[in-house]
Amino acid sequence: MKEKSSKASFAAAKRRTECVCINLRRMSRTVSQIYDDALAPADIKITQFCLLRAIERIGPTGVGALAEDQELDRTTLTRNLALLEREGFIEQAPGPDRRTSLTRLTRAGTAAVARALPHWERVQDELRDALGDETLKKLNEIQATISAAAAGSGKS
Amino acid sequence: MKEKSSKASFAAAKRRTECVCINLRRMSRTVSQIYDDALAPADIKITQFCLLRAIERIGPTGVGALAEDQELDRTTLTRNLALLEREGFIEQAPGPDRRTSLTRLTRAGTAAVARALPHWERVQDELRDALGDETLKKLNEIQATISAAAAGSGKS
DNA sequence: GAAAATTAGGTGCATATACTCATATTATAT
DNA sequence: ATATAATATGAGTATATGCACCTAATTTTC
Repeated sequence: MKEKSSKASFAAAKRRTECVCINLRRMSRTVSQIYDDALAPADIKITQFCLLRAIERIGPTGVGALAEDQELDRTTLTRNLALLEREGFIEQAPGPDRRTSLTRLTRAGTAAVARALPHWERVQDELRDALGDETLKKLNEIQATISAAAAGSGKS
Repeated sequence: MKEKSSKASFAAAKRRTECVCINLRRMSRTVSQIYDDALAPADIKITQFCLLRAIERIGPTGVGALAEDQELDRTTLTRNLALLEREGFIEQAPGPDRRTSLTRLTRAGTAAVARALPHWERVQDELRDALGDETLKKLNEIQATISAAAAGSGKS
């Protein structure tokens, strides 16, 4: 159990801690596939499911506000919404402003969420079993910290 | 400090634990932008930097083996490599097999990694400061668990 | 040794993501 | 009232990602 040197141990520990970013990207990819597989019977992707749920939660909303809520680039959201509209899951209503139109769920959209929900709950529970409840909470905390840090430094 | 009921508390806790997948995707997006911003002076993206480093680490390799190492879809990797080749950072050498050609770094690729490395180390340290060393280790553990779980269930 | 199975890889298509630039609308300052 | 600033959004372009399908080369079977 002897160590070569404390310097070497430190270097080894640092090496084991790989790039945080690629680590997160890898987890994101892997877990996205797990969720997409689980939602496949409901014929919807996890990204779209969560986007529909967000719109359902916050009610009719403009693109900018929704993008801020999701911490997603506004122009990315525009294209994601276009797909959901093509599927008939959302529709545009006139907003308080001629610049803005409000996005809201259609009946088909509400139905799609309801249809996919049991599948989502199942895979979410499976992941909870695999990782542990504390780990899931920890992930939420880390996410909040990262968002706060990014919001603090980035925007003007 | 009274609770309405243990049932309600449980539901509230469950609600606070949002979709793990979207949580990870959000972190992945946010952190990727932090790293991309940090690497911008070196004119390279974090995805490409880490891919170059992986090739540097494991030496000349075929697409399939590299994809497995990165836990990245093989066809995704093909296109990511095409961009790096276009930039002159990697090149193809004949493999042991007429089906396979080995990818390796060029001098320009090695130089690009060296040029970006200090920027990467800086942002990595900043994130370590913001999140704490224990959290970074925890993230690595979670990543390993997720990969193991996905490998265990998915592949045949 | 030839047919069949396996292995290695690429292409077409689709979604997800973000940056830059352009446009239209509203609010503000004078 | 008008020029200007601020706001809200979309379109063009580019990278990242994965699935279904296809081709070529090698290995295995008989």
